[in-house]
Amino acid sequence: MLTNSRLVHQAHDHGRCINAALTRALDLCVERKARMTPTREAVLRLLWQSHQPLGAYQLQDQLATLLDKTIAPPTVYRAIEFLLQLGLIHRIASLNAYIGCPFPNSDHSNLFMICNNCGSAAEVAHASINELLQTASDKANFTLQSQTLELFGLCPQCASIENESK
Amino acid sequence: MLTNSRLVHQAHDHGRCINAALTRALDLCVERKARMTPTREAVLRLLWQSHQPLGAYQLQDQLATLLDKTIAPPTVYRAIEFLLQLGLIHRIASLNAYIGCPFPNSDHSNLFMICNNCGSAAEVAHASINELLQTASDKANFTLQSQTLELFGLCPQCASIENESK
DNA sequence: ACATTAATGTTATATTATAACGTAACACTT
DNA sequence: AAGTGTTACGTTATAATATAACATTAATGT
Repeated sequence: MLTNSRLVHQAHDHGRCINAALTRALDLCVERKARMTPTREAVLRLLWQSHQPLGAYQLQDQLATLLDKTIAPPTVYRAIEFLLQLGLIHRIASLNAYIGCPFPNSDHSNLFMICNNCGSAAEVAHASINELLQTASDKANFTLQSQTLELFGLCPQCASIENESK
Repeated sequence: MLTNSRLVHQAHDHGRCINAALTRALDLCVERKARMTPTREAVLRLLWQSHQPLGAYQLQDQLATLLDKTIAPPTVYRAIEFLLQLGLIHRIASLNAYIGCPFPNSDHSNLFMICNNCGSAAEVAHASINELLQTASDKANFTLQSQTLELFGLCPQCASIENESK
């Protein structure tokens, strides 16, 4: 099982996350002959600033501040589109929000565990879940092509806080 | 495994689906002391007209035609909200669309298999998938509360058509 | 340098969803 | 039946998310 759930839910050297993500992104760009432009890089950085998914218009605001100029929605959505295509970020459908992908190279199905309290989202790639979903699809004669798997609940930190307060 | 996938993907007496859904809905309303008003009933019917999820504004159009008066968005969303709360319909997050629930009484996790070609959506309640998701959550110390599970691909009919044309 | 492609800027608008406030219908008590 | 509280609906406006269309600029290859 591949996951960043421990990392997400704990204090950690966050600069490293961002730098690692950026390095991976640059490598991927070279590989795919794609361009990592300032806007795209800024969006990627923002999506790694926290382990919480950000909406397009939150990104717009932050981007405008960061680059110190007005940014129109299409600019944001173009960067998002680009990063999605490279697999560097994911879209979380139930939140209309976007988040950096911790393991962009691996072929994986993105299952998210999203905290209802603090908003953090950890990604998990769980082989047996995927196998089971494949099996279930096969049984139904359904040709599986892609999937949206989003679990909502409480992250370890928020759960323990809730318990304390009882 | 509880599913309506065979039904969804085959020709069948559709009037029955609707009537059955309506009967269940009325029972549930009595049980919960909720009111099944004309608007709510119309929305429920529309969501059972096909096994394809409908967006709120598609519902608005069809509702306006059906009731022969102009319908404003809040009216639609209120009916949707009501039906969602009773568990009579589901929201499909990746499509921003709504669909009738085939087994509203059972306590289940709504996994959908959605056809990328014809748009049909079958619901599946699969105990072992739920168990596995619960186990995965436990391992991550994540307190699971709800889930969005949406599989995309080709339904049996559309898949076989694709194969023929090769 | 030039042509080509890729990326961005800009304006407008589509799509999905909700806030806020007023009115009407219903249901319960007396 | 009149009064009262609650629930549902009507109406207007607007918020939030996303994209279309077209002009401009920048980068890349020859």
